[in-house]
Amino acid sequence: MVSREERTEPVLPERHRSPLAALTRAEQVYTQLRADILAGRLLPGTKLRSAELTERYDCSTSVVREGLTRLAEQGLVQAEPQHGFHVTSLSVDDLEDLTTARCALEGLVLRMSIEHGDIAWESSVVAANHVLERTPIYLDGDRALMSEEWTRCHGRFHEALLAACPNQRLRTMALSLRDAAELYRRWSGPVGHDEARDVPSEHRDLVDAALRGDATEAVRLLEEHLRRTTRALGARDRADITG
Amino acid sequence: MVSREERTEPVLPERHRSPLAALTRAEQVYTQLRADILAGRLLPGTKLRSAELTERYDCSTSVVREGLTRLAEQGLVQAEPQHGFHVTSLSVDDLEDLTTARCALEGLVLRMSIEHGDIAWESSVVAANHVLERTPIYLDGDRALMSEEWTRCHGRFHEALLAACPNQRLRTMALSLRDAAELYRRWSGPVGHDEARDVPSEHRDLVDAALRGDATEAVRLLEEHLRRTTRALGARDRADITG
DNA sequence: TGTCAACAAAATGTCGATATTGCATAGAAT
DNA sequence: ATTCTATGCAATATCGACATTTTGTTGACA
Repeated sequence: MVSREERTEPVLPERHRSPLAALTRAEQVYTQLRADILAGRLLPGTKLRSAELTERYDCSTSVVREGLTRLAEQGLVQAEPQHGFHVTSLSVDDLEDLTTARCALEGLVLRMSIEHGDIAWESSVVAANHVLERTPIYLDGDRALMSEEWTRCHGRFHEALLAACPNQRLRTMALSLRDAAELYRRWSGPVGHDEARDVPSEHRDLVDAALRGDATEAVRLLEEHLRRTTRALGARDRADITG
Repeated sequence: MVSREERTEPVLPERHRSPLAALTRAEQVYTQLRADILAGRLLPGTKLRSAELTERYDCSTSVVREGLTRLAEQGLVQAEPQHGFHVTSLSVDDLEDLTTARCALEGLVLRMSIEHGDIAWESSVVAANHVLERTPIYLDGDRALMSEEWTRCHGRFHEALLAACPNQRLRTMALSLRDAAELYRRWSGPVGHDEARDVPSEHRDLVDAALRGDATEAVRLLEEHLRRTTRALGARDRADITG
């Protein structure tokens, strides 16, 4: 059999390697798969044949299946027994459901975060927003392609806002909803662009309200922020936008 | 190789069998495993060795692993790479976290359910409560053993309350938190019993408020209902109660 | 006595082969 | 022509073997 080392970097001697570095192949493939879906490299609705994926990720069917199973549990992919897996499709109805859920849950978590946030949290929010403001949204002048980098910074900014919520579970759930929405944002960016919108200023107002400790206002702003993205896409096309 | 039919009932000819009945082995084992954990047949903290489980469920390591992976994603079991799986342990801190999350989320979902519920929903709530009231809580006079049947009815009652919430995602998340709490309820029932408590009357008040359309009061009652169970266990033992 | 290394045993993770199922095409029967 | 059945193909599900890692034990050495 082919040694596993052949597909990874040469491995350090046993005792020099941190236990955390010993990533399982299943873990790696799961992470990659998730990233590929979230980044739009695997489009919504795509059938995920295990044979193709074993080749793509250079591993056996078992580890592919494990990754798919985990993602299915999260709702990022759909699993139908005896029919395999496919990337969860997008629909306007689902987007509206998702947005409602996010407004409710993320709003709640934001409120808790503001109420419990200390100085360190405040500064990390300011820092995250600063980085975000200095990162260009679009790769080109035509505003056709959103930059990966901006997407990442945007995610980190919102994550920072929620970070002070002391409740692990609620925070995790809110973040998982953000991930689900990431798929939609990838579509709404280039196509359903709202010209009248000034996203950086939305973020700034949000930061201001948060630092002021005005949770109610911050939550209001967050909900508006979330709903605008939804409207931008929803107005454009009422039909299914399954990929 | 051993034919798969040997371990299940003889299978009907193809066309007489509903497609839904064609349960995958992985599905069966996952369901069983989940039930065994939720019912306390696999105690919190228990190490889940694949070799033992393959024997217990009469299947290969793959399907056991798939089930464990799914449960890990739900938080019912813990997965540590290279160290296998174990049933998630219980702790008072975690219970408090969980209760807070449930009060917030389940309260929210209940509110939405009440606001959107129609006659059919109302009647199903009344029905579920009726069944619950006629089901004895304890198997014996000593109140040492809670009946499986009551647990099931209790779950169905609360599920019925939430059923009219139009938001699929929020409802699902609320229910998954209920499942997580089920483990704790199994312990708090026999041991941390609150003598001053009249659970059926708590339920009745909840139903009354819900049918009256008084969402705010219903949510208040629900939160109190949830917190009482927490207190019953938390007061009894501040240390870890890992099984 | 305590530490460390080598070794043995047990458990986890990964693999590729095989069994099983679903689907499409084609042929037979009514 | 339509329906039913048979057959082959493609994809999924399951298995058990094997590789890898962790853990426990023993014995040398300070």
